Amino acid sequence: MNLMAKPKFKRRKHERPAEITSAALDAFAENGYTATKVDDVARRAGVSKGLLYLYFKTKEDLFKAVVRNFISPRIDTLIQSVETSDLSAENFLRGPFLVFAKSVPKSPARILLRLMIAEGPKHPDLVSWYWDNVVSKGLGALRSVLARGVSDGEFRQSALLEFPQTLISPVIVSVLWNQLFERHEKLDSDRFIESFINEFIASIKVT
Amino acid sequence: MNLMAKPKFKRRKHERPAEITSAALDAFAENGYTATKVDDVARRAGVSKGLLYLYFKTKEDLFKAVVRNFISPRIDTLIQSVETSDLSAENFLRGPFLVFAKSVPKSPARILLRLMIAEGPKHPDLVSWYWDNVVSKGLGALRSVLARGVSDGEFRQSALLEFPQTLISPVIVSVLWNQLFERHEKLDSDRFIESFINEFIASIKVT
DNA sequence: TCTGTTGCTGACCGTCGGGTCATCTATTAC
DNA sequence: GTAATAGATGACCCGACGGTCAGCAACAGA
Repeated sequence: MNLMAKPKFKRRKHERPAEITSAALDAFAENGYTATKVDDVARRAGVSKGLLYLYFKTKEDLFKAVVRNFISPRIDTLIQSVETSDLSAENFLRGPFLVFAKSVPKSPARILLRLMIAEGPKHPDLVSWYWDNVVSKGLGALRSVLARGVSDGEFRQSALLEFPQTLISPVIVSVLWNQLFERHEKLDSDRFIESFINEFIASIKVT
Repeated sequence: MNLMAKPKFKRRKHERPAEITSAALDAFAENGYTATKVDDVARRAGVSKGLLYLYFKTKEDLFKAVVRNFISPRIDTLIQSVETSDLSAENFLRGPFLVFAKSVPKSPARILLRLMIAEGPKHPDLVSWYWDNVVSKGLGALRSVLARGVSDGEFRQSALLEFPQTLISPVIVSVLWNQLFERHEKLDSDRFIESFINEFIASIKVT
């Protein structure tokens, strides 16, 4: 018997979920949802498959936890900055919003964006959650910023104002483009997003 | 013996591939790639699984055939219209390009767009084919239209001209948005795309 | 040091679905 | 009419993977 024998495992009830979730994010990023084996996630987290099933009832459950974990914090930050900032609409878009927009393509959210598109239709309840907690909130925030711009006389009326989706288009396109075509022709997402938002503001601004 | 007995099957070597591909498109649209069973595709095509494997070596092979079949014709039409039309850059964007852009969200291409995003990373050779035959051609066409606009004095220099992706952003966003969130908040893709392109032109146009 | 608790393990099970192939039958050639 | 060809069938095979569970080992309390 080796006196220095290491224990086979530590009991770490508390940190397991986070470790597993983050291992899962890596695995999903590499292989997508279906092709990812639960066993592989467990190994990445340095844990047995059985333990994983102690914290997450099913693979789908794990997937949902991953999405919730890595998206919520980001969007909440943005929402809060809309509510608390006293910047003009234009300065809000050029400041906090632009920072947010540029950060997405570099964050884990970029992976989840693709996963949502890929897996969404098979997980309607996840889409609903995503809608309620992320998209409708974000859209609402943008709408209120744009509306304030109009009522303050900064922005003119424009059909585009009905479509706040416009503002996040370059983010979505950058993220997807680079995940698919980076090897063929990389898209400089910072510059793309910045030019796009500049032009957007220019085109709705009262001169 | 019934004299009117129908034969159990007809031999229809030539039409089988197309029938199978189109059944596969339907199936993929409903369930995505992985969740679609080859057996189900075969049944939809009114054919046995064995026969399907006579025309397509593997499921992946079938998937590739579907993508090739339904995307190529659309993009080729667009490319050709760039080459043959003698419209001004602006009128080209407002005419043939707008028609094309609006048609995508209503065509089977909308489904393939999602499938490419979902499955692309697992099928690099398919992405390469898609890049060569669809994206780089389309991008090239847009670049040449925009460049002509500049050299003819219609359009001013603008950072946006470096990113022809801008022009197809609303198409991509519409398509994905409605596939995910139609039940929550439908996006009117015709109006979105049209407003977007209007503003785009306005913002780069020499006045 | 003993004992109870519980976090944790990994061998195991059942099902599902991609892919095969021996066989059949519609069609063609003569 | 008959034989030869090749389109078409569907029962079957088998590896993979989600999910389970009986027991093991770390830790806490006394």
